This record gives sequence, structure tokens and C-alpha cells, in this order.
Amino acid sequence: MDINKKELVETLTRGRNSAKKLQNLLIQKDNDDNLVCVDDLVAEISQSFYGGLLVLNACNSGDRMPEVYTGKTPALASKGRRGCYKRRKTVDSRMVVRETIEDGYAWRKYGQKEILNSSFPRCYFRCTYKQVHGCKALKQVQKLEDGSNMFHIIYFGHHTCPPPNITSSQLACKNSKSNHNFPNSPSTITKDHIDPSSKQDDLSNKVSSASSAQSSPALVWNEILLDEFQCFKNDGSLSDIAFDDIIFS
DNA sequence: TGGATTTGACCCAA
DNA sequence: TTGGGTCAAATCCA
Repeated sequence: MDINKKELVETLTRGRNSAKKLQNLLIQKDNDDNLVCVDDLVAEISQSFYGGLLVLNACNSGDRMPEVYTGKTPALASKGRRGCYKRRKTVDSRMVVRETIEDGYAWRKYGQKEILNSSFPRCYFRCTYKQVHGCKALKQVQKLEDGSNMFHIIYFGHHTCPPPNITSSQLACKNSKSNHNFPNSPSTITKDHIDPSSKQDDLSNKVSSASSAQSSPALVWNEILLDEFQCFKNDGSLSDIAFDDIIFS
């Protein structure tokens, strides 16, 4: 347990440091060469929070420490002939763990695979507007094994299509009971796509803010981090820690 | 009827 | 050799 706490502190500290670096980069924003670095930082921040969540879950359940996401997820990519592809570079990936898989964008499911040693399939989505706007955004969704009803979501690439007509503040916190509809999102996905057994769960109508980060990076990422923090806090795991203490101290 | 989803096959990287 | 990412025909549904 103490080891887990130490691991959690280290993981969240790493995320905090990455967030600081990212914040500085976004403020400077005067060098295009920083873009790849920003992506790396974003991925690391996301991974740090995911790792922290895994540690917390392990603490709560008394389970053995899970392996923390390392960012070395093999990935997909281009095509040509059927089944012909190159695995995607992880530098352009962003990972989140959420109770909901909705994010306001319109996604079209193009595949689903049973994953070895995993109870739940991994689902593959691409932007609905791939044809119209040539949007290359992709998304992988897999339900977590820990019974927490949360989803491991990995975004690849960025939306080049127009963003959904919502602001990040309109996006719901996962623990809110309100529902949101997005008229310009013809095919927003729900939990049913990943876990059909969850049809009765009204959480399926919630949205997340993760993939809206492309529109205004600094502000939105701040909100994403705050959102993640709120969820940890609502889990009861971070009740005595302030958001600013973790992220922007 | 057209767009979205399902699902088995294909094929590459590890 | 095998796990996993993608394709595309079949099917579903509004």
C-alpha cells in the first residue's frame, strides 16, 4: 500500500511536471519544432494520470500493482491493400481513461477485436468526416478490466474536420447527471458499442472533453486535467488534495 | 434507400 | 507464429 502511494505520488508528479512544460511550450508557441515535443508531453501527462488511476484502483481493491501504461502501445495506420498497414507512431497518440466514450465528435466504428487476456473487445473508430474533410482522427476504445466501468481510450491523430459546436465548458463532467445532445454529431458513440450489457446505464449519454483538446489547447487541456482530477476526487481517492497542488503549484 | 454497424478475412509487425 | 489493425461484404436500421 505504501509502495502504491509512493508510486502514485511519483506518477502524478511526473504528470504535473509534464503539464508545466506543456504550459510553457503553449505560452511560448513560437517554434513549430516544439509540436512533436508537445505531443510527447501530452501523451506523458495522459499516461501519468492513467498510471495514477491504476495505482488508485490497485489500492482500493488490494490487488497486485497493475502495469502502468508505458506509451508503447502498438498501433495502426495506413492502408493500400486490404489488411495492409503500418503500425502507428505513439508520438501522435493521446490516452485517457473515462467513464464515457463520448466526446462530442462523430465517430464511425470500423472494427472490433478480441484482445488476448482481456475480457472486453477493443473497438476501432475513425472520424465520420474522414471522407468529407479527410479527417484522419482515429480512436481506440477498450473497457477496463477492473470493474470500474471505465474505458481506456486512445486517440490517434487530430481532427481536421470542424470541431463540434460546443465549448469545453459545456462538456459534462463524468459525475454530472445531465445529458447533452450534439446535433452536428450524427454518430456519437455510446457504451453500447463497446459493452452492450451497459444499455441500461444512463451514463452512456454523458460526454467527455478529451478529444476537444485540438481546438484551444491551453485552456482545454487545463479543463481536461481538471476533469480527470475531479473524477479521481469523486472516487474518494484524492479527497484531501487540491487540484492546484497537483497540476499548477 | 443510404448510412452505420457487425464480423470474418486479410496481412503486417513483433 | 501469432496478436492485432484494417478492410469490406453482409446486415441492420432510421
